[in-house]
Amino acid sequence: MVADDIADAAAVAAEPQTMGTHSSSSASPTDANPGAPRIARVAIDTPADDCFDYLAASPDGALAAPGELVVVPFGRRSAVGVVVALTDVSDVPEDRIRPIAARVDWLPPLAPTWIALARFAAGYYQRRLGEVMLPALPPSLREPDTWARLGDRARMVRYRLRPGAADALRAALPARAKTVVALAEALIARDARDWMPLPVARTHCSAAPARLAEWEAAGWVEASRDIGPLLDVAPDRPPSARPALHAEQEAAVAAIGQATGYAPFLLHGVTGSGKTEVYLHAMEAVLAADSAAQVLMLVPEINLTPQLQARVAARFPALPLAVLHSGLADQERSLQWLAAHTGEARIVLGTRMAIMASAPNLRLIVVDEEHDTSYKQQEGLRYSARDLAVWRAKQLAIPVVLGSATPSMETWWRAEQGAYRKLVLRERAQADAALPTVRLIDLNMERQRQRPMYEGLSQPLLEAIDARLARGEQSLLFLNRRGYAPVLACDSCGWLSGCPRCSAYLVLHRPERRLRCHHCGLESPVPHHCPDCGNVDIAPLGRGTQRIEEALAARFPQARVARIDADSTRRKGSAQAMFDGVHAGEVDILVGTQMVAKGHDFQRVTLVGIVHPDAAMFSHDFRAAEHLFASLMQVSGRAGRAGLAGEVLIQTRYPDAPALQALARHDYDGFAASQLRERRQSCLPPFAYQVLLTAEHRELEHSLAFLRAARDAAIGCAGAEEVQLHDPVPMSMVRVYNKERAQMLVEAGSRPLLQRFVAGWLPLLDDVGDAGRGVRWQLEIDPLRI
DNA sequence: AGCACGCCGACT
DNA sequence: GTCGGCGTGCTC
Repeated sequence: MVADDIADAAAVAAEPQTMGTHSSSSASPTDANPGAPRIARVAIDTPADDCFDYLAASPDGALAAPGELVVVPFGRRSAVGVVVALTDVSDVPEDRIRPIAARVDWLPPLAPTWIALARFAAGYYQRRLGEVMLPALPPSLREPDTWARLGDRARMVRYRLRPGAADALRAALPARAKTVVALAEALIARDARDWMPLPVARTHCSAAPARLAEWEAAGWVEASRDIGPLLDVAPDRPPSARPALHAEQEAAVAAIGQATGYAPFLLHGVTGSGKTEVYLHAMEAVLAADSAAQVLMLVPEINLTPQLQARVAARFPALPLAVLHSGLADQERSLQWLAAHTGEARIVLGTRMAIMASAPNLRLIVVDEEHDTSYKQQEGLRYSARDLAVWRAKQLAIPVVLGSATPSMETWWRAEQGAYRKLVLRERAQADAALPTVRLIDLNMERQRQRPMYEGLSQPLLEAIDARLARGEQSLLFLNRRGYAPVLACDSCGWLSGCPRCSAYLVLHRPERRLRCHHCGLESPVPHHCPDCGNVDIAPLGRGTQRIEEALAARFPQARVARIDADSTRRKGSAQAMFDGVHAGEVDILVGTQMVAKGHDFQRVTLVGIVHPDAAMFSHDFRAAEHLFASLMQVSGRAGRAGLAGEVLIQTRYPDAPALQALARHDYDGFAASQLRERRQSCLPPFAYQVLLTAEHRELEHSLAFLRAARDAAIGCAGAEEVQLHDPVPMSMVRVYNKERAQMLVEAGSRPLLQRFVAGWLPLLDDVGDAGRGVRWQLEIDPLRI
């Protein structure tokens, strides 16, 4: 059985989209009809259809071109669209074709390769072309009202002296206006080819805009209104030192550097083995080889961008670096996007959204921590940025580097088969940093030996923290559960703090004195007595990071305890400040969720305590073990980095769990092999391909009924006999926000087969939807959590 | 998806 | 009499 990329699904997936009603999207010159009006095929963000035809002549007199952004009348409103193609023929009756209302005349058109990328994503993830294209554009470009403002910002006005105009300009200067004279002399002093940006002109003379406008009118200076430059560079700053690479890093960099055409790599290296240094060297080679080359680097999370941005900028001070993530203000994000689109940005660094960035000279893609689930968009178009990265690399015939200490099973299996070239970093980059020792604390034994836990913390863990405090080293406690306690319970009647809207408990947040639902956001004050029986003995059950923080502060009063989780870092910039505090040694014990596991190298942390990994043991998700292993491996990597021996202590009632055993042996390969064996036996990804149909309604029965109807509708579909439609079942978290949810899994042994089936099945679901009134449904390709 | 039109129930 | 419920149909 062969694990294929989504790249191998391209032919099948793209077919229905391009060959639908609009079959002549790439009209060849031979069938051009010279007398007919030019027609622009425009993609609009609507599920109604992929493209709509308009007269291409725009009110400004120009003909809209493929890749341009336009405003078109759409029904009774107007909409922004992307011109996908020009043609002379249309299936739509001539009298119904309306003209384009406006176009962005200052924006270079989106490249055909970008349109092809969007077309592939639309076909593969079963969405309309416009539903993929428009959300991929930055906010200020999706909104015609902000086009002008963005254009003004992006096209910085610059001036230069016209050749031979110096004397005329000098003669016209008012002798007493010193600043005006200074401005003129500065212009004259510059080489006639050297443009002076308006902000520079302003430093000479506050009235620069008015003066320059006059001089332009007089013909002494000329103005340029091209886009950019948008990004700051520091060409005089020397690049940061390039650390010497160890042999494995050298080999990896060389392999990537020697690659020609499409070349997918898996860079497999434990935390601290120097993957980032390999990325930077590989990027350097690509950027040096071609003065226009662009590289795209993806990171899983916003929190990781500031650090990495600083590191990349320090290494390439002379190269424009664009950053793309959802934390940027609309206009800023749009400017960064434009810098990538015009080719000005040589390096584009961003989160998953950056995979859809327009970058006309893309020569290398890096996906850091490729296994990270953040690469999968969880709403809207549910794409996998990592998978699209591989497709895009294949499309452009360039290398793509997927890096991870714990590759996803999908990626690992492809590497095992030789579809991806495996590059391995076994040693840690800092010569004195050994792998931490990992010890399992068997909580069953602890109980047998009558060594009581203290607030969920076992004796060995407490002793280990004590030892770190004595030595002035830091400890990191990992618990993937926010809040004080996951539920509040009544001692006498058994009442539990359930969410009225969800099948989940309200989590106690003690510092905020609130109960909160982590699923629907409902908040309520903490009750003083049981709402059912009035008993005042209601107690928090279980432990979250807040409670651990409190317990540690009580147990180690001399220690400085800090907590980093989504709650403690709500304010913008506070996460960075807290991390800085830890780095500066202002913290002795750090408690945190997943947030602390990623990216940050804590040089003085020598103990990592994993408080409660056991929740994952009960998950029905077949990927639970994989994800547990990856996240524990990642936190473990925080221990012992700068010549200090690291220790990882894992508290568990299941010391025999394969993920924990493998972790104790630092044995990713063995763990992956056993996972793949199980997956193969059970016909699960990467040995099968999945699509998940989910439905929600106020009543579960309606959701299930819709799914049953959907299953019945599949019977006549092409390829239905090749796929397996499982029974509709309630989702494990049935109720969220007063909606009861159910799902149906569809599987097949081959991606193209599944694609072909879904392409035929999806259109029928609209009619099924009519039967199940009020049912909201969604089809997810390659679902991550089932 | 929006956004209209259209055709029946409870309000000034 | 009309305000508004959401069923139905369309967008080049």
